[in-house]
Amino acid sequence: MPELPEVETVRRSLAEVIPGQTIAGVTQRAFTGALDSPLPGVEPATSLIGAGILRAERRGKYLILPLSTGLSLVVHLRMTGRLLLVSGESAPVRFEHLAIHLNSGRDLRFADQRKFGRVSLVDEGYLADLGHRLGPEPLDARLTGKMLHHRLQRRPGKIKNVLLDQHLIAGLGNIYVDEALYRTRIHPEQPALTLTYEDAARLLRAVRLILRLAISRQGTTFSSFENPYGEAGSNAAFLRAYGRAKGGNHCPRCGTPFKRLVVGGRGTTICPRCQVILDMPIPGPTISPSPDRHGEVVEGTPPDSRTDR
DNA sequence: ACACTGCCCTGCGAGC
DNA sequence: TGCTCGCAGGGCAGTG
Repeated sequence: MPELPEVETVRRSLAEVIPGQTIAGVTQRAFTGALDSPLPGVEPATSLIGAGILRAERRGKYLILPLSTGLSLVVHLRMTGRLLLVSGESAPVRFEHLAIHLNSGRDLRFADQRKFGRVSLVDEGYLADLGHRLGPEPLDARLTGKMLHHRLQRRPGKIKNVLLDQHLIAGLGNIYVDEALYRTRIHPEQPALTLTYEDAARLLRAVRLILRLAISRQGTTFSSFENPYGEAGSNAAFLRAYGRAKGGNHCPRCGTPFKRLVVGGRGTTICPRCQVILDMPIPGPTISPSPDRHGEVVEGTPPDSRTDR
């Protein structure tokens, strides 16, 4: 499932190759809905022809290709979408819906088993609106633990659902949210507004660590993710929690079997011993110590070392 | 403004 | 071997 690290992996590969190239043609296959445009009167397949590709950018899980025409191609891979760079003479890949022929003789192919992904031709206004709707980039240094804490304080919902909300923070999906909550020993159903400043700061540090490592490993290939050259990412072998409830895997910290929950309709993996829902902190100037959840980057710390309330 | 649910979509693995 | 069925989940619309 392409999340921020996977989209960033695709972006980096494309950024090496496609800027400066011109779109010579477009071939749509049976599922023509893969290429669309919200702009009235714009037929994307014909509008693309002759356009130069200026850059390869990313915002959250969206890949953005600004064009010389002033419009931009916005790609969302959703669950199973893939963008591939192949020779223009290659046969269609499996589940291919769209081929963008470049003047170099290469093709940018869009394939998607589940037809969830989209390639959209949009204008500046749409792009600005998208940027406005999405929350800050988790790897942007301007986002601080204090800001995240402030945002969480207005959210009574479960922390996992809130982290998946792209308006709060952009780019996180099911895999990396489970990993970050496991690392910080925060239960996915903990109400977001009960997290302390320390919790929020630790969570942000864990998210950044996990995302950076995943990017360095070219993303997580759990089922179908591939970079534009058809190569799998290597991060799946390093996941500690996500998907490990199956097969009787145990928490590497405390040896407790992982447990599968459904939170917000998403399959969720937790260690039922390390990740426990804590009571609401007592509001006001009471000098009760906030629960110390430990975790974070420290490995091998038994949960018994937690400071009980 | 926010939470929650259902929808889209189809290959795959489990179970019989 | 071959069938059925449920699972995977990001974003969005609709509802409360």
